Amino acid sequence: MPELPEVQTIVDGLNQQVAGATVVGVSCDWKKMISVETENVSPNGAITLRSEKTWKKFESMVVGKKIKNVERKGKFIVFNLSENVHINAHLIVHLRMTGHFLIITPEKRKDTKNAIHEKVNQYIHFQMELSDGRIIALSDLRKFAKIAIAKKSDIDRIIIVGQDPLNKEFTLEKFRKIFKDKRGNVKQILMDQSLIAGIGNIYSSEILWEAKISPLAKIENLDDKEMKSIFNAMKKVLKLAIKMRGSSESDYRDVDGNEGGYQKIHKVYKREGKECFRKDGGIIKRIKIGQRSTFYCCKCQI
DNA sequence: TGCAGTGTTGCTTC
DNA sequence: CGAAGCAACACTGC
Repeated sequence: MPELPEVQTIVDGLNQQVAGATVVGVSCDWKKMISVETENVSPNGAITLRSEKTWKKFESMVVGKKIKNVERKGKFIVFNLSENVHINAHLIVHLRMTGHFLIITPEKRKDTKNAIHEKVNQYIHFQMELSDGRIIALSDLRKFAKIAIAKKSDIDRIIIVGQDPLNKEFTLEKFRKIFKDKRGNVKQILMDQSLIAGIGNIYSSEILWEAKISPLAKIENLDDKEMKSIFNAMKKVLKLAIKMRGSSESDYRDVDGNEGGYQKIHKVYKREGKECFRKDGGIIKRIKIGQRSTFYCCKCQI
């Protein structure tokens, strides 16, 4: 569920609150989510940590390090860890479906009643304790989230993502170029992380409504004008969603445990059977594209 | 009550 | 080889 706007909101929160902090301990009760990336492994790179020995390796690469800063790459969150001044390890996290980070202060730890979203505590499967007593916790109901520790030389092998939609250098011209030789329906192509990174099921529907393009339209049939409206809609929708601190359909929370606000202004997502906000007499339809629910207005999206 | 459906990704199958 | 299906997991709602 966390797509670009949600991940960006989390990364901004982490940067504001924990950049510069030192990790003094890590714990995990679901070690399947952890991997250690080393230069010696091939071809997928990951060693799954099942033994205590490999967990110790992970621990040794994180504990005692300073969180220099936190970055977003597509839907990935990267904690840049440093010893002295040089960044020497990257903690890479993908939240998948239901993962989210929470920063738990010592006060909140004591105050169990008011602490966090009450149902969240039991889903915390990974924690990093900071020297000031705060905890960075990863809550994940479905346990799909992935955490990897990697050296700089391994990072590009793990994070393979395309253009960032909100990068100022990502122009309309580059956008057109990426799709020039691509085939297939536009919705699935917008969600292809190796082309453009960060758009998922919710925002692809929202962007295509904004652009007045059917999710079933074939990318190879779209003209320049239509490609331009998708490009503009993409930037507009994602920027506004970040401003609203993301969409909370179910589990998503920001690092302080608060819901986002964008779900309140979804134009099509989960609005099946309702009137189109364009007041064009259209009713929002729900279809399946590649096993995923897709929402669109049958009147204005052609 | 039980089973289909739920944001994502990646591996397997055809 | 590319597209489609399904598994990973736990909960909700019909």
